Amino acid sequence: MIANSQGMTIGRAAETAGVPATTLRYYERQGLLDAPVRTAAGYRMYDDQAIERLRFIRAAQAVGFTLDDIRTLLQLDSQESCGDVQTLLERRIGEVDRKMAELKYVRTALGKALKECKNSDRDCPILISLSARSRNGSRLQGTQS
Amino acid sequence: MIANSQGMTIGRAAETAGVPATTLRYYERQGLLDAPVRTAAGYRMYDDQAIERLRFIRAAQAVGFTLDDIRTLLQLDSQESCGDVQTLLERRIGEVDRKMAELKYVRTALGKALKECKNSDRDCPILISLSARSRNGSRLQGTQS
DNA sequence: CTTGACCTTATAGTTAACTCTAAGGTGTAA
DNA sequence: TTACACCTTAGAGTTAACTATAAGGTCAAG
Repeated sequence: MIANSQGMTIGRAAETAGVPATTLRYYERQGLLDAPVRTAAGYRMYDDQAIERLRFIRAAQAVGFTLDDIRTLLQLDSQESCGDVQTLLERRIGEVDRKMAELKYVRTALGKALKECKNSDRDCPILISLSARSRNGSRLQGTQS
Repeated sequence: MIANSQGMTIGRAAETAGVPATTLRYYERQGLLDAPVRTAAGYRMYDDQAIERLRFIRAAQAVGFTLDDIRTLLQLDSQESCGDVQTLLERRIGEVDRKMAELKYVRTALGKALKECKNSDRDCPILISLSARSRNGSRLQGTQS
């Protein structure tokens, strides 16, 4: 083992978080991860805090935030006044809630399709419920990024 | 008005769904929207069904599905056996549920940050809750496309 | 019968987020 | 001490999803 008190190497960290090591370097260049401490040989050493941040980044990204959005979120780091931070947080939470609603719409559409699929003896009626038939009772809200 | 019994022109359709008209043409080229009927002059005419499908696409996209994923979803259109369709649907629903969990994680992190922000008289403690402190109770799974 | 806001095509350019390549240093096990 | 799997950098290349450009046709209003 190279070091242990310091944390883990980029490879271990990457494996732990489920992303390629190259992506960690990329995130560092992009200002999403702090530059970690280095061993004498110049190896990056990551601690649990960094892993946690990485997971936050991936979770936020998985639900549609851009790295730019996420950078903003992470940079709330007390460099602005608390009032500004609150405003920003509230805007982001609004976005998250909107995404949640959209996710529910998609989930409902898929669940409905699956149920119909299971109930039908033949003649799989799937797309019908996704796009064709839908003029009856499927309200949904408009979307824009 | 150019036509009315047939539906609406690309501009109106785009406005209705809240996307640029160019994007509708792009989706058509990519096989996400069926080629619509044309007027004698060659204008595309969209009906409500097309708008509905467009909204499904945008909603699915907003929650992190790629156009490729969505094409697959939409092409379930009874060209495969019902069993295959069910398998595919179940996989997709699993994905949606995973995304939902990640969304909740992000939502919780932001909500917690906001609450702390509101409770603090000074010294905005935001990033701490987003990445530093977080070693207590926030499980979430790793993500990869 | 022209103006101007629409529509058409084909094709090139852009942006985000990686992902790879080349050229080399490090650490440990046999 | 030599393999071999790891790590380093700088910079080029890729992919998805648009987005813009050029060059032109259409339609209702004035």
